[in-house]
Amino acid sequence: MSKGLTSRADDYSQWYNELVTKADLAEHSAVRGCMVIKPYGYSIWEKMQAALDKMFKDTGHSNAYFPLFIPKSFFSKEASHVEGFAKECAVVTHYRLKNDGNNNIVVDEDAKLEEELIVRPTSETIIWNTYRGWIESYRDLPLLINQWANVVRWEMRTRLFLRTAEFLWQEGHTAHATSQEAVEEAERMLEVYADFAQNWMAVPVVKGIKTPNERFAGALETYCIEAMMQDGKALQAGTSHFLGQNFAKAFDVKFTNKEGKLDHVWATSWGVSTRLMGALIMAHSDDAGLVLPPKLAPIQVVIVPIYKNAEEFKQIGDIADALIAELKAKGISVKYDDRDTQRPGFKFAEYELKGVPVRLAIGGRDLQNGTAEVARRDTKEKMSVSREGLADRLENLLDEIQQNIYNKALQYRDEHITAVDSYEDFKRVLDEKAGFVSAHWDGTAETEQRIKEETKATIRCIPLNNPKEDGACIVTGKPSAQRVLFARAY
RNA sequence: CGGGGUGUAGCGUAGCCCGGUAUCGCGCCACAUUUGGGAUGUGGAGGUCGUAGGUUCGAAUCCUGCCACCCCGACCA
Repeated sequence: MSKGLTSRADDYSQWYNELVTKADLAEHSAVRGCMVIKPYGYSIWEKMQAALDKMFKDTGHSNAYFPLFIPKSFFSKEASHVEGFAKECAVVTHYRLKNDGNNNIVVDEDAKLEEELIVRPTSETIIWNTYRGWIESYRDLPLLINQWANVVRWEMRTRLFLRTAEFLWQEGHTAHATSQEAVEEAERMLEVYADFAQNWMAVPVVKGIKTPNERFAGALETYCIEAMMQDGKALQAGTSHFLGQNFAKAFDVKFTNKEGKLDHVWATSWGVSTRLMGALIMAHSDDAGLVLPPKLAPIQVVIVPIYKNAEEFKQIGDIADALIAELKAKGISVKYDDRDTQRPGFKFAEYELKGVPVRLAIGGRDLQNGTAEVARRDTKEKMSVSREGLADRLENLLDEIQQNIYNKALQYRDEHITAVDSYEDFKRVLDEKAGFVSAHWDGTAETEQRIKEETKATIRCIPLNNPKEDGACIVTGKPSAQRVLFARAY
């Protein structure tokens, strides 16, 4: 491990790249645009999965698994859907390789697939094609399914976690008897995502709906949660879609309602991906490394012994063992780093880089005084604490850290929502301050497009429960009934 | 996919213009001394110079293709 990290102020994007690799979260693979998620990074993802999965189950959903491959013909059944994804699909055309005689392995042209297969960029089509066979009556509804899977979107420009050609995610796909029920489902899952972001990731989010321009390909309404990173750029952290009857019609999924009439079902889909890892990293971390919220930290407490001889080492080990037992009983994950190959200072730096929320150092002085040194990652504060009741204090401290990093992120976010009333101010705020810019917009795609081309800012969302306020569009001066949130985004 | 840049030991690099088998730092291994914020000394190991061709007596160096990464655009979660 090399010393130091590029500072956020010097080069934010280099800071991010170095942090991801140096903290052992992920690295580039031999395959273009695809990353290897390393054990430490994956264990954070697993904690996210576990929390989300429980939330999905608690809201009545079940997991299932659908194929990686989608027949090309399925894909073209929903017009706007295919248009949205066509440009980034990986396609399987053959099913066999052969030796060309010169010891080169080549594609066997005789093994051409009759129908080409698309590697799923999302699974609506294969799932709705399947649902046709599962749904006959209103009694089969609602159908509430989630799948954890990998998907492929052939991106030209990739960044670890934020945008990779292959990524991991979950996609929920539900079917309902009425439009209203489907809308409620989409809104419910948006709440689940917001709850997860705020209470687990400690990342405050704005809940909103997307403009037609930014909507998911094939959706009637796209709900989203938008987070803000420390460089003032927005990051879409999760989406939930009301799909209307588009996919039901495309795949002919009908049910008999209570009145005995045949109708197409109403659909939703919703997803979050390993992109959340990027959000987590960029929302809290500092120039010394990762800062992880305790609820998602693979290691919540690390204990570093400081000793001068075998006798001290033994005594510290005994204290650590007792403490570990107490902490584990409270469900706190703890690691005792008794490596003799690294000095304490090195370990301190290493665990800071990896974002371990609480570090405990126990040395000779602590043996004398019955204390331990507690250092918290979020504020870098160190304090000498009596070992009496230490486990309880650490339990509280973890909660406090979780709350503190949320508050910090919330404060930053709130300080970076700026209301402007002229296009001039709009551009100035984007360039000088960044963050969300709250402004009036005439509601047209043309104006939205023009702003995007001229400033690189997009409408992140129209916040839910947005206060109505009469005003004039900052570009065209046309009347507007509410402000919307703009930002440059990841 | 367009423009620009980079690729030399695990990591960061010098050498490339002007061709002669590779420099330095960190890390790694061994031993010793160390241990309350990234230890020190001594000794040692580690290289198809991204990759495939070409030019040449000889290529890290010159030429061509390909691959990957970084930055900027278009696209996107």
